[in-house]
Amino acid sequence: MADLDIGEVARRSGLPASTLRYYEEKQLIASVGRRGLRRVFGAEVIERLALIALGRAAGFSLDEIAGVFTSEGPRIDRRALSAKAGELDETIRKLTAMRDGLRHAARCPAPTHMECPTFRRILRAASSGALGAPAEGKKTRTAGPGRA
Amino acid sequence: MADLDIGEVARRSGLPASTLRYYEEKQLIASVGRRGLRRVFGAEVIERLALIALGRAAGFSLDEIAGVFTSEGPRIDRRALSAKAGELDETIRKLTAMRDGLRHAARCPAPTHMECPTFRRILRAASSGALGAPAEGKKTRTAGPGRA
DNA sequence: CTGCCACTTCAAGCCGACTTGAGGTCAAGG
DNA sequence: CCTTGACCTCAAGTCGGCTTGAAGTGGCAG
Repeated sequence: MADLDIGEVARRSGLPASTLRYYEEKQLIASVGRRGLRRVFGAEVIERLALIALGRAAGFSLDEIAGVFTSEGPRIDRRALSAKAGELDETIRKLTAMRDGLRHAARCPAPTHMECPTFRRILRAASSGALGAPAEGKKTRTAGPGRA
Repeated sequence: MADLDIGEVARRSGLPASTLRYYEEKQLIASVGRRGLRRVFGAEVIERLALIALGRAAGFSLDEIAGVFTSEGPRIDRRALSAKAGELDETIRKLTAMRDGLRHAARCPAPTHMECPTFRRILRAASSGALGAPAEGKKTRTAGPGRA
């Protein structure tokens, strides 16, 4: 029962088979062999996919994640984690400022936002680039057929 | 002096001319006319670009931002702002959880992360999709042929 | 008047992470 | 034995937000 075909892995991971093939192509996962044409995966691929999902959620690109699996067993670089945590902190800071600004703008009584000092302040921050680029944008796609 | 050519707008806004043309094409900004072939912008375009930058930083797509400018003068929809603020809250929540998880993983003493209960908990959260997708990813562009 | 060069247009390219479609293979159930 | 349909491959498409390149134009300093 340690052998899973791609459909089974798809079911268990919540990822479409096309994504699994794509991940294999990108060396993020590997099949243990083939049965005829068909890929056969070992059960451990499930945990690996979870790790990949984690990395993605943390903001690592697929290439960065692939690097984590370099040699044998996921060798997770603690410094990379700290660095990423730091980046997240920065992002959180910006998003928080943004959110507060939006909240203010939403209930600000000034007839037009341009007359509101707070709004103008955020505006300046935005145009100076201090607020970085879109940090969200997510479409919560893949809306995992919730195997939640 | 209210008339700016595209190069001047680029200088003042920090955006490349190509982006300004693109924004005009997408109806996010408009020139007040032409001098020969060349676009002539009114000074108010600068404030509008700031507004656009703000919207982008808040996570609105260009199309959404274009909607804000529908009729006359930026008519900002307070409900949209609140909604966006709510989205940001959710994003911040996830990122914060993620950051804490990363921090823990970075200093967790378990020989391999798989033996750490905290790590496994985050892992489950990630694979269940509860952590949404990459919320960061920005490239702090400036990366351009630096005309900064 | 001339040359320069900032401007113009339009089409195509790029990045990341996948998805989609056409056309093919093959293991197992009826 | 034959059908079925889950799997396969490879190429191309998608989405957002721009950038890049080729080819052309024309305002203005000298």
